[in-house]
Amino acid sequence: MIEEQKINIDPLDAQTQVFKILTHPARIAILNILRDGEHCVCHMEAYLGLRQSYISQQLAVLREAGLIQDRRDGWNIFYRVVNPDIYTVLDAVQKLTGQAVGPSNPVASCNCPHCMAKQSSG
Amino acid sequence: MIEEQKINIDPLDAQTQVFKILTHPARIAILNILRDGEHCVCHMEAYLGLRQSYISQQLAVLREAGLIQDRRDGWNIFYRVVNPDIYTVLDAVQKLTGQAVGPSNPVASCNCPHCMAKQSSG
DNA sequence: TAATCATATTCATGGATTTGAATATGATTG
DNA sequence: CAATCATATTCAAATCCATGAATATGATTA
Repeated sequence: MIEEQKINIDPLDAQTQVFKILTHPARIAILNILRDGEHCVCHMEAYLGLRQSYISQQLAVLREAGLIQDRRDGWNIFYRVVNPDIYTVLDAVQKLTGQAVGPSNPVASCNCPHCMAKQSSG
Repeated sequence: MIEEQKINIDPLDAQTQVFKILTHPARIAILNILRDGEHCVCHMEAYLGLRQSYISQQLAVLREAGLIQDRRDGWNIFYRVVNPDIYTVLDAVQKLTGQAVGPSNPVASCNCPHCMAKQSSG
């Protein structure tokens, strides 16, 4: 009776995989940063106030899970979300918990082309 | 620069808490069983083919997280989902992964009043 | 090709999670 | 109150995960 597994739990693994990725404040914070398009690693560093290597670790997790993609532009590497459906998940949990997380440090910027452009024009 | 934590990661904890609960095939399977209303533990046992004490362990996790509630009716204890918003989260991930999980063993039944009623009437 | 820049990887350790096995609880019936 | 039923809890071992520290990579510039 115990050996006879009635339900095939395996199809759920793809789902638990995603949840596992999201079980991490820094990774959720990174995804939230990427809501408005691609950003470089140094930007996240300035924004989150976390060590570079630590952010890279979390980016690697997100990347290997297929949730984000990177693109090199000169010195910087820009990350973007692959499938915006991930935000449906995040939004659903925000609604469930009533814990919306606004932009934490909108003025933070780095020396990447994106931020430099914003600084000179704004 | 490293000591100065720019973002307050704490608000994200409520969200990661929920994700942590969902990082578990059996717990997701249980929640899916409860989609159509309350069910007793023996029903889940028959449905999932997992040991009773194991299911109780997972029910305890879900219960302590405030996601489900129990109600005793005679010998049986019936569980139900507290806030159906949890299914918005599950549905979002199902869409993201393309992994829909249908009813695995719809004929499974136990001796609880609910299942007995279905058997005699159907 | 050496220096520099942004970013990535590796590794070790402490801490958390999973899960099987055994046992406990508490309502119900006789 | 003893037996029985459905369900819950405890505990320990194995495994998994988070994170700091150190170091590596690989494009770019001089």
